[in-house]
Parts: sequence; structure tokens; C-alpha cells
Amino acid sequence: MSENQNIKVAVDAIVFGYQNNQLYVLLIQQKFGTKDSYWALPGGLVQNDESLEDAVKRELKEETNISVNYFEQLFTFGDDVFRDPRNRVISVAYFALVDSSKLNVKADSDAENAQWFKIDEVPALAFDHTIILGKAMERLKAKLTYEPIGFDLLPKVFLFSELENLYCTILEKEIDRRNFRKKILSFEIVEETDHFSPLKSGRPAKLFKFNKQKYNALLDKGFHFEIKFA
Amino acid sequence: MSENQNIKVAVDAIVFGYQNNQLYVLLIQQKFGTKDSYWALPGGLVQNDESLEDAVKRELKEETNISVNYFEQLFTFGDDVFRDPRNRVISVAYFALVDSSKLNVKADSDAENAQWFKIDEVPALAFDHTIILGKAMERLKAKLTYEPIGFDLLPKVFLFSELENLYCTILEKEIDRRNFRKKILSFEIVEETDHFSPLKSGRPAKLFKFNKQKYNALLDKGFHFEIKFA
DNA sequence: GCAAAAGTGTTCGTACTACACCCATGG
DNA sequence: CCATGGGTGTAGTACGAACACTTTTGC
Repeated sequence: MSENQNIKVAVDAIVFGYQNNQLYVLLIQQKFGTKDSYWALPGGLVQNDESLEDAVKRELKEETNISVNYFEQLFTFGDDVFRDPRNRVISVAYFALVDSSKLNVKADSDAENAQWFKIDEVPALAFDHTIILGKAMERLKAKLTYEPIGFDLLPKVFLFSELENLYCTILEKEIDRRNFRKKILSFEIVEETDHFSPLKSGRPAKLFKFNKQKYNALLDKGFHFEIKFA
Repeated sequence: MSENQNIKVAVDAIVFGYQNNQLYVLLIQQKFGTKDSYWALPGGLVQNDESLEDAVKRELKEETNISVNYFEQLFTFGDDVFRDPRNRVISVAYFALVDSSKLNVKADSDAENAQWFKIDEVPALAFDHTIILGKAMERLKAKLTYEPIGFDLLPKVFLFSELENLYCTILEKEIDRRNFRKKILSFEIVEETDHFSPLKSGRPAKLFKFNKQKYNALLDKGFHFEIKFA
């Protein structure tokens, strides 16, 4: 019946970064466009002999030359038959996080025109990418509360205030500093380091790091990370 | 570069049912096989002009003639390039629930050889369908605790003991009957009916029903369904 | 009157909430 | 000595956990 199926399979990546109390997303300028072509999520067609995950990683490398800290499949968009006007295309979207060290690296070498946008300054996007981004935001907010993915948006060592601000900013909620700290520390998955913040003002703050081994060990024992708010 | 992409897009459905303290999954016998061909999840190739959701619904109708109570995208399987030995195929898997009234209906009319299997008596499946089924089970267990999808596996009116057993069975946990009832009732999303159980033995039990309108209204007010266990 | 399942209340402990003051540093 | 952010403790409350007896029916 549909032996002459003609549907293309693409992958797209939503890559989030975080810096200075701001959430960012990585976009590329489409190559085929003329001057006012839309910005779009990095992505492209899957090759015949390549897994979906390999395809996203390849596209990300080709288009932005960035490596990510966290990575998972988000959703497959294929209900709008005309989402790409050129052809029937379905897109498997992936959700990724990078730490702030990646944000300043300007689009590398053979990278195309890639750029970080503050999440509330994202322009109109190509195809249905605005919808995809919306779904990625939902996932980010949800996962932040029940998996320790916030650490993948921060440098290896970080201040408690940075972690706290990350939660406030992304979830758009107020958090009690004391309760938040108690809660996180009670999990015993973040550890003090010997180092202190290069302070701008005020009392120097300890730098902390996330102990992923310990988190994985706890997971096996049935531990469940969860942060709730008022 | 990949203008000659040759990847087929399929959809598969994992349809769960529940009856008599047993979870069931719906499988079909593959048509191209000879006698000992594998059982498989219902599904097939997507047509060029059809959305992914429409494709699953169509395949379900063609192959099993069953309509579902709950429906959502599960995951897209496309990392194993050789998951289908005939061709490169990626499969968008959907997760569905039906109530027990569907379980007794033998494969209808033009339905192929469709059959319900107890979840712990599922045979070896075609392709990577065992993996897909595993992922669907995970999703079912998880969702049961944070969304009121258990009701979609039960008849419109049901006994508290049935609801409780559903949770026990699927989650493989023991539940305190009194705490469970209190918890569910506190949500105010299930209501008594005037009817009583056709009793086999013991004291007659009230029949309850799930009020979906009320649930949706509460959702808007920020309500969050959640059931935890010891 | 006995077996079988339904229905119900209380106590206890833990975990979340709310909240305010002192500390260490740089300028 | 002042401004800036960092660091900490306590009391009240609400919710989940544990737990056992009574009720209604059929036989």
C-alpha cells in the first residue's frame, strides 16, 4: 500500500545554555535563505546508515561545533503534514544542555552562522520550530524538579547562589534561600570544594560541585531527586 | 548530501488493557509470516499525506478494530539501523489504554489475527518490539503515579477495590487500603454513584466514577495528581 | 453464625514552610 | 563603618504512614 512512501526523516536539537541569570538557546541561520531567512534549530536529514542520535550529534558538530553535557530525545513532530513546505518531513527533536563555558565560544571554524539567543529574545523561527522550542521549555522546567539536570547547565564548580538563581530564573518562581540549600544538601549529592568564589563584593562563598557517582549510586538504592516549591 | 535518503517511517501502538487483576497488551500476528511468524505490536508504515497520529489510529482500526481511551506518543525508535531487517525503518511508538469492555471482543471482522496477552505471558516479539514494550511499561508505571490514567483502564463505573488492585498489580506494590481511599477521595475527582456492585460475596460495594471535567477544572487551578507509596 | 469483602478514624513521625539575624570581605 | 552577598536555626503545620475493628451481605 505505501511501498512508495516518500517521507524524509530529520533530527533537530534544542540546546539550552545558562549564564548570568539568563537562559539561552542555540540557533542557526539557515543556509539556503537569502538575507532575511529565518533562524532555526540546528538539525538536518538523517543519513541512511546512521542512528538518530548520531545524526543529531553530527549535525550539531557540523553546524555549531558544540559538545553537550546532557542529551535526550524530546518528541517527534510529524502531525503537520506541511510543516516543511518543501517536502513531507518528520523531525525527531532532541533536547540538550551545555554549561556556560560554551556560550562565549563564537561559532567555530566551519560552523555556520550559529548564535546564542536569550530565551525571551528568540526571533520568529523557521517551520514549526517555535512549537518545538516550547515543548523543550516545558520539558526543561519539568525535569529540573525531578532530575538533577540543573548541574549540566552550570560550570563544574559553582556557587549555591548560582544554582538557586538558575532554578528561580528557569521556573520563574521565588525560592527561600535557606530551605533550598537545606534541601539540596540533604540529598548529599553536592560537595564543598576547597575553593572560594572570586568575589565581586560581600563575603566569599564556597564553591560546590555535583557528585554524579554518588547520585548514580543513590539511584540504585531507590533515591529520587525532587524539588518542590511553594 | 542526503537527498537520496531512503528511510521508511512506521508507527507502532502499545495498547494496554486491564481485567481481573491482570494487565494485558494487544498483539497481532504478522501477516507475511508463515506458521511460526512472530507476534508483534500493531502498526505499519505512515502514508505520505497522513499525520503520525492518524496513521496509528488507522493501523489500529485496520488491524484490531479497537478504539482507545487514552493515547500519547511514547518514543521514536531509530537508533538501531537494522531493527527491521528488510529496510531502514524508524518507528514512532504510541502508548494507548483501553477499558476492559474491549478485552472480550474477539478480533473483529476484517481485523487480522489480533489477541490480548497477559503482560507476563507475552511471547518473543518481532523486531525490537520487546524493547518498545518495556519502555511502554515504564511509562505506564510512571504515569500512573502522577496522572489519573488508571481510570482509562477501568469501566466507567468501578469499585474502589478495583482501582486499588489496579495500582497494586501494575506497580507491584502493596497499598494500604484505608490510606489509598482517603488519598483518592481527597482529590475530589471521583464520585459515588447510586449503584452497588453485583456482589459475589461480602458486603455490597458502592460504584464510583471518575469526573474528568472536575479534574480538568482543577488542573487549571494548579492541581497536581500524585500518588506515592511506601 | 460464619465467611468474605467493604467501610472507617486516630496516632505518630517526618518533611515542608515561613521567617530574621549574624558573618566575612572590599572599599 | 558601611555595603554586599553568604551562611545558618527554629517553631509551626500539614501530610503520609502505620495500624484494627465494625458493617453488610450470602450461605
